[in-house]
Amino acid sequence: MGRTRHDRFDCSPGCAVEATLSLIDGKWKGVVLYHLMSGTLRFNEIRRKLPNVTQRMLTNQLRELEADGLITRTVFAQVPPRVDYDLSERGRTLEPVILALKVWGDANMPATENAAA
Amino acid sequence: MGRTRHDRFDCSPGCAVEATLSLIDGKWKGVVLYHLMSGTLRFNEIRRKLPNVTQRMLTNQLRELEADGLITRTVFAQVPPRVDYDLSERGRTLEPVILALKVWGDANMPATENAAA
DNA sequence: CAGCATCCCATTAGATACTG
DNA sequence: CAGTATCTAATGGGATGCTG
Repeated sequence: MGRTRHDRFDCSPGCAVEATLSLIDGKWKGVVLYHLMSGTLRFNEIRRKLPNVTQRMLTNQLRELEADGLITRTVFAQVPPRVDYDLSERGRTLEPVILALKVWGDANMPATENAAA
Repeated sequence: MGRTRHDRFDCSPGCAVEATLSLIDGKWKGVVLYHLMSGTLRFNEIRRKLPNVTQRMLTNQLRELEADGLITRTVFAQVPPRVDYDLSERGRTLEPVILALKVWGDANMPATENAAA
């Protein structure tokens, strides 16, 4: 499966911006990373936090995040199966970035949440 | 034209993350914003900085950024035409976010740029 | 529970040609 | 110079059904 979008980094110094974006775009990666910042989550726990994601998409996004080394996937040989997802070390270094995105969104998105009262 | 991706914000608090991402993803928006942080640019100046973008895509991305209130578009009634693009005030508030993306990319993307020496 | 496989539609993005 | 228009290829993403 392709690296979502942003495949070609043919921009001069702004390159790094797109390079980072390429890891966290993809419709659900950002939120997944955000939720994992709070700790380990199992597949269906993540799913429950993202009401409109399909298993297929979630699986894809998780696999890509894993392939990019941002999360770890731990499979327990049990029945029923259990799979834990965590931020990897590399993923943890992204925390400031994710937070920056969240802070800005909270502060500057009028539609996201009524900041009234 | 559709809001690139990330249309449905149906995640609990992580919403804001996706909301912000929705404004800066779109394959070129991040870099465009980044380059505009250095000052006013005309259409072809931006194009030159993004060797692989097509006019169509660039126009789209610029229009979306404008619609989202992140950049301003100033048309000069001249022949030949001249159009200036600048970050808007709202766009300027995104600077820390864009910088966070760039800083992380520079530091953590092995392929992006050899950080040697 | 945590997936994988398949089918199919919608959107994105590239190429190319034309215009005020 | 700074676009617009059209046509098409590629990808993304939803729905559904099956499995260890």
